[in-house]
Amino acid sequence: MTDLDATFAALADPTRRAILSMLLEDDMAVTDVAEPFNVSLAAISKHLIILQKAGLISQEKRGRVKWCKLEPDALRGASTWMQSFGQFEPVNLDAFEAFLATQFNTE
Amino acid sequence: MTDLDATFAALADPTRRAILSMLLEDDMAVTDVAEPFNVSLAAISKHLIILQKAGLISQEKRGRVKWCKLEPDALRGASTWMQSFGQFEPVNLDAFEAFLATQFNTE
DNA sequence: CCATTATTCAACCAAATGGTTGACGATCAC
DNA sequence: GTGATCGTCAACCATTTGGTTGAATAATGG
Repeated sequence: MTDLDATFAALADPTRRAILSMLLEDDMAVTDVAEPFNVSLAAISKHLIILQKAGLISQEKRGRVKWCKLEPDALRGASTWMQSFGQFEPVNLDAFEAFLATQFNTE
Repeated sequence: MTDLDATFAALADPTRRAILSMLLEDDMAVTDVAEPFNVSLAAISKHLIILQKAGLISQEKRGRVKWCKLEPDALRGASTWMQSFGQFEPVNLDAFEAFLATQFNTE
């Protein structure tokens, strides 16, 4: 599996995209990541491992708590690939605040 | 399946990404799309249907030939989503020429 | 030490994915 | 009309995916 395979596959799942959105706000423990979702902790643990293998997050264990941190740079390769097709403009973070709200619940 | 699900899932397969790269150069018939790949025509036909459902290509039948056309605008939603995380700059098409070559064969 | 909390592992399951082959409906060229 | 070509469909297969539950490991608090 290439980097792009792993990145796009990781992004193809709505639960994983929601997790990334959550981590945009702050680093989180696995249990806290799982809290808003309607699935088992083990399922979320698997999602996090997939995100980590794709490089989209990093996980650091401190004590018994494993902290998850967004690694946005992992999106660079995929972003470059996509930009090449459409020549889209970049988005500023202000506009993203509103977008996040929509994204999180309705998507 | 949401739009973003379909888009990212479609992009997660290297064969489908290669197909999109090919269509960047010109519209193509299904048989011609399939030619460089080492899989059956039926397999490519399925890939094309997935790409079409994701809106990434359109297909128009003229006579017995079905022409496939890239629809880069379908990437806009996904691109916006990704940009939000990394604030990447856009890429210019010149740089992309070299990139395409790498992408196509070594990926 | 003991109970609790945090996380993963293992085994399992149903559904989706990417591939195959062979038959089939169109369309074209003669 | 006949035969070749274009593309999809149907049935099948192996593998992957996203989920479950229950046990296991590890760190913390009292």
